[in-house]
Amino acid sequence: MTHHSDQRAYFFKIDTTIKKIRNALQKRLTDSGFDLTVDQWVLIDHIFRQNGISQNELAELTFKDPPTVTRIIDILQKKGLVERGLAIGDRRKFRLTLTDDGVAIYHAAFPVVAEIRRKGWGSLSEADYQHFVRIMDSIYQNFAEPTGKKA
Amino acid sequence: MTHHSDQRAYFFKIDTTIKKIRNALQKRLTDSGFDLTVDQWVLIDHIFRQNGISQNELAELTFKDPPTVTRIIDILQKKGLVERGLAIGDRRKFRLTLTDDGVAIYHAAFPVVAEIRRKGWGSLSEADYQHFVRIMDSIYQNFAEPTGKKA
DNA sequence: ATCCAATAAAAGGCATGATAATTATTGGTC
DNA sequence: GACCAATAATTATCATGCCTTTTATTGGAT
Repeated sequence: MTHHSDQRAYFFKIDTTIKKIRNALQKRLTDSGFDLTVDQWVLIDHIFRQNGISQNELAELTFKDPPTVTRIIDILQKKGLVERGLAIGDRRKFRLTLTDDGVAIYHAAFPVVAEIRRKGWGSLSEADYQHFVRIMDSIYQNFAEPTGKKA
Repeated sequence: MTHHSDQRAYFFKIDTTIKKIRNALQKRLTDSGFDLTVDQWVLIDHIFRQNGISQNELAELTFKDPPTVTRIIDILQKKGLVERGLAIGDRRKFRLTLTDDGVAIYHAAFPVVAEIRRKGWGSLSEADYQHFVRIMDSIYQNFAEPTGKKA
């Protein structure tokens, strides 16, 4: 039972780090004149890359809850950046697409987001990235339910 | 300009991992019969270890905002787990202490929290922990404001 | 003693995360 | 073709994160 130099702290460290990243990105977006939250950006980014996606699919991809997606889409729709089109063949679903304004915002905000991403990663190496992914995935998997039933 | 195998994903990965940890811990607390959220636990833990701490000090230590601490303390006070005592020499401050019930809850919940922590870290090594800390701290520091003025 | 900037906490507003309950629709089954 | 479990989305509720404004108090300057 090696007691990992205060291994207790990993939750806290991840929590403070993600807050820092969020705050930095939010500040950068706001300072650049974008009326967007980080999560609103995340949805715009996904809709751009998967035009016509439904809300539940979007929820699954972004690891958000359906109610959260509903609310954020409401806001984005009010801002005129996203449209809820009817899906063909299933009247329960919506086909989410970006409006022209939404596409414009996407292209304008992308470089800003990319810059913050680069700034955060800084001079960390490719090897660091592989460590990072391995450790995060490992923690995630350690909490994953044993999927007894496969399809 | 090595393009780090989709280095873009680190925000997303940290975000999903911390959500997973939070959800696992919350579920474990609830299933064990504790009427506590993760953040309420975090404050109880800190008050236990720093008896008499003030709300702002608590906010700083936990990286939460003062308004957030006010609200969580309100809840913990209503639950009878925390008391707001008057600080000596400064009537603006409160001296936060756990009630007897609060102390009992602390001792009862601690092993549960520790178990989840161990489960999450799993078989990751001490070397992994050092990589983890180095990478997280590095990202954090990359966003830290250059503190031009040192006291 | 008086005024004033700074501090501790609270209050109000908006956005998100999570859960539970509800509505509309779908696809099967009998 | 009526019944019913499953699905997509919404609504409601509570807790948290962050920001701004306000109140009470403090300590120092004049």
